[in-house]
Amino acid sequence: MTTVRGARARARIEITAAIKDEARTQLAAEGAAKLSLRAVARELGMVSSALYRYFPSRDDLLTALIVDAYDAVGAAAERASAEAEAERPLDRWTAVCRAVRAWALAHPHEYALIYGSPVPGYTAPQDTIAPAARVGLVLIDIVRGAHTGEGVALPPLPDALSPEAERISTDLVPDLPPALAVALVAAWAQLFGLVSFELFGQFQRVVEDRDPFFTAAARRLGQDVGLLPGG
Amino acid sequence: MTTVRGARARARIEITAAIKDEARTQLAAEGAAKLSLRAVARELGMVSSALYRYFPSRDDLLTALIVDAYDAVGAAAERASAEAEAERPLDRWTAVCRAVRAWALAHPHEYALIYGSPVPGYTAPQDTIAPAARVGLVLIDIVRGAHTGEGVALPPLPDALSPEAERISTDLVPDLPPALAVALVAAWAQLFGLVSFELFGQFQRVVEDRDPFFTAAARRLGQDVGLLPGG
DNA sequence: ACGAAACGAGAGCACTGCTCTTGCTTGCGA
DNA sequence: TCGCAAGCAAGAGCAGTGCTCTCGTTTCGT
Repeated sequence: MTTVRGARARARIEITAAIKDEARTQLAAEGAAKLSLRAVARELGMVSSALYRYFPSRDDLLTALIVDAYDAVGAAAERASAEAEAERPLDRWTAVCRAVRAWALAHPHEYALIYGSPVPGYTAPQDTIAPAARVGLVLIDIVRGAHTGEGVALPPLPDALSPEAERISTDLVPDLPPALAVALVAAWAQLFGLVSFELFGQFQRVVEDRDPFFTAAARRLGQDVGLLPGG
Repeated sequence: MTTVRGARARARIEITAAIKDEARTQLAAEGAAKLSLRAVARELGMVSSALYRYFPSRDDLLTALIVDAYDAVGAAAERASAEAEAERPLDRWTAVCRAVRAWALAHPHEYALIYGSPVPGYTAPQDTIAPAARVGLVLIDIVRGAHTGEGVALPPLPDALSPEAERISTDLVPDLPPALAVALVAAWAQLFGLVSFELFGQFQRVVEDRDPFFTAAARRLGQDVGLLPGG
């Protein structure tokens, strides 16, 4: 049997989920800094030491939440992409960007957990790298689907960038020209720059009506990666 | 006398500076999360309660460090802009972007403090808003200095964005066209998206040779705000 | 020269993450 | 079917945290 072994195993995954749920609740309420293992345990009616049977440390709990958060934004992006499948590539790109922003606004603390300052001197655990790539893959897919041979005139690559551009291209999108690969990675980072600035308060007293602003900026980003307004 | 009143006042500003210095050291070593008032006090040979004569709380100490950090990046950007004053606007823009990135790489924890996740539900103290604007002002200056009437063809503004574009323009750069103002704000946010992604590890296994990549992206950003490669 | 304000030291409170020990319960293998 | 190892919760405890309050001392303006 590959199914659950018994009552004990089932209980374990249920409790693990309950811990993550309660932790997520506290995260949403107070932020990552104030997430307290003892408070989680208290709320769940257990004693703090019992919690260490499920997560070896507070950081491991946080890592689990990080993975879940990456999966959540990734899923939101994938859903948006699927729903806009019939639309023109540039509209689809914009829809995905808007979905990412919407998820971020709905889950600010979880967003901060993954795109804010990571614990410094800390290298991302292996578990996080695959989920972290999901949004990027969605964007890649849209651009790849739209790339019809030699559509757009991309700015020429400076010589110093050529080797790196080749590397990025072969690693990520071997079927697209290197200049596009570079533009894509840059647009990906810039998208989260827009979201982060809005979420982290840098737009206070600068941008008031943020939805149209973001939409226009995201659309522009799409044009930067070769998606044409015409379709 | 408007000068220092006496030994006591002089001592106060010296001790305040010493506290900030030591705090900055700990920040650089371990990150904001592990910055401990008690450890700072210990290192300075005083008792923790004495420290509260200078900063009413840990958050106030952090706020002071935030202001200093904003001033530091701002100063770095201004310096770069001044040094590149003779160059073509696009090169000057790129130089400023590179200076921001260089400062961030040199002071990762301080960068994270200001452009990473701010304590959520938290609104920036009044003291931080002026220093926070410095980098943006430098960028504005370069673009304004380069704007010669009707140089570039900016993409048309969607209707939904027009009112907000007017607002941003009159607030920030009344002498430039609204479409340019919007592009400028977006480029500003996108610049920090690039820096943050590099610093926070999102480029791991994606971009290896980051200097030319960043330079090209920053240059592209400059073109997005109407700076021409030709000069 | 006096009194108020500023200051440093110390004790103490409530809280944190984490460890260790002590028993109870579960469930697998003999 | 039974026994024993593993899984588990509970409690006590340690070292550390931010912050408060009190108590003498020093400094400085009047």
